[in-house]
Amino acid sequence: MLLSYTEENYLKALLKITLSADSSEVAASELAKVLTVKPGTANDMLKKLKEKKLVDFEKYGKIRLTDSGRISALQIIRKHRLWETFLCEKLEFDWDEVHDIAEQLEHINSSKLVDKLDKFLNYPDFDPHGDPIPNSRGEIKYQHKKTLSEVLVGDTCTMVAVRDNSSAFLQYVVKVGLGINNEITVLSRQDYDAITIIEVNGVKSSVSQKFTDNIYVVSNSGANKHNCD
Amino acid sequence: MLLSYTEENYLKALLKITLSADSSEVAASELAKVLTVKPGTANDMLKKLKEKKLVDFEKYGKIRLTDSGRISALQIIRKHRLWETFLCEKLEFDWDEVHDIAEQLEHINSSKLVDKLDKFLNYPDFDPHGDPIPNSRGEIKYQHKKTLSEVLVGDTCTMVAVRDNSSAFLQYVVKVGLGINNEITVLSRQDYDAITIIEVNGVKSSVSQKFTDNIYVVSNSGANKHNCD
DNA sequence: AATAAAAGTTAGACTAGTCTAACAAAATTA
DNA sequence: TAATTTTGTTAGACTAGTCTAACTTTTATT
Repeated sequence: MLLSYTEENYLKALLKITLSADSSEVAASELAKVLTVKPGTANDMLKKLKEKKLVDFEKYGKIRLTDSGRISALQIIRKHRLWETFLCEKLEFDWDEVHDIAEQLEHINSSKLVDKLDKFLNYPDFDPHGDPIPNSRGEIKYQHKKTLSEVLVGDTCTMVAVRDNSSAFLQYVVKVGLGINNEITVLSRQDYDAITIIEVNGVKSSVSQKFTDNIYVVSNSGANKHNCD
Repeated sequence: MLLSYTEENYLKALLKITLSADSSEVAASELAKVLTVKPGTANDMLKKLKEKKLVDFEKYGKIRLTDSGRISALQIIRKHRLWETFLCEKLEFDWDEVHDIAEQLEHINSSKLVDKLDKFLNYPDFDPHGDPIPNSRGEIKYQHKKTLSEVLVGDTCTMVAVRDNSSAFLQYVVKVGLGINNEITVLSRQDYDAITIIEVNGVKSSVSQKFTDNIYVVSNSGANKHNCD
């Protein structure tokens, strides 16, 4: 189905919300907040998307993507993440610069282009931020990841993704000497405010809960290091 | 200056027209025809572009790009042609498939992206159709080219570009065994209807005036084979 | 259960870009 | 030069996406 730029953004936002919370139902207010539009604006668009059978909801009820809405949204996220990968790997952009450009590129309409780009990048499973890239059938490789906040003091883990893709956060991550696939050891954690001291490549840093909440890791418990499924 | 998708298309069309005819003045009717909009629609947009000092014209008069309008238009054409080059050279698209995708990609807004793409492609001077790619300062490498129609019977020349970028024409060009940088010998030309027999890589073909009008070549007269300036 | 707060809906208005159709000016041609 | 055709302009209307502001429904609090 042919979707407008705006319709695509609504679908993408809905899928992102359902993926991060793990409920398939979304509140209209949350959607409006994510898209930074007024509730009434979102309401109009939701009616239109319902009309097109891309979402479903009752009056005053929660919203969920239909199967076809979900498929469309997955394709948009696929494009976004493939372009981010392209920008970092081929054009040598820093990982904090690619999001805004990919927001534009994700709306380019050509399935042949997406597939050729995928091939050119050698069918990557994850983007530069560690987010999974849906394949051409919309399938996603899941990682059994947790946040750095959940890692116990004394344990060592490997960073696999970030939860916040904002430039400000990503630059801070780099400043702490951290990147995807780096090993992190949690040296201590303050009871009162959860300030955590971590060690990365021999360098110690003191970081806030806000920071550790936004770093995804997998445990380094013995042999089975990471992503199954 | 921040331009809308539509404004960019108007500027690009104006520049394309002024480049192909070699006058810097464009009739509103021609612009409307190229953009396939109604005269009144073009008129509204022209007023807006005049307001923004991107074009200039008097009531009922011809339109010309201002310097800043021309600079914007050159950047759009630069992007279009760089993306076409990328699609052909890196993603292995055929030259007849890239135009429509590049029409979308040319509106992606990031000067850093354009420059990095340019570098990635090793600063190409010409796109897959032989059209010159403006550099980051908007400068164009001109070729002293002529159409195949102008080549005298018995002469040999080298194809450097096509004038018609339509998929239909490009596929026909391939079918005749022709491509950029191929040598063409004009074996004969009918006086009555200008049907021309050409030879390319030992293969003879009979082509119409419409065809030869749309092939750009440079003469193979002795040593100084082609593009100066 | 009553009230207050939060969330969702609706109506009316605005902008950008398009259209149609009536009109005005310029260019062509006879 | 007068008539005709072509070209350009204008006014009024439509659509998509947004807003504000009034209103309704649902949820939470007391």
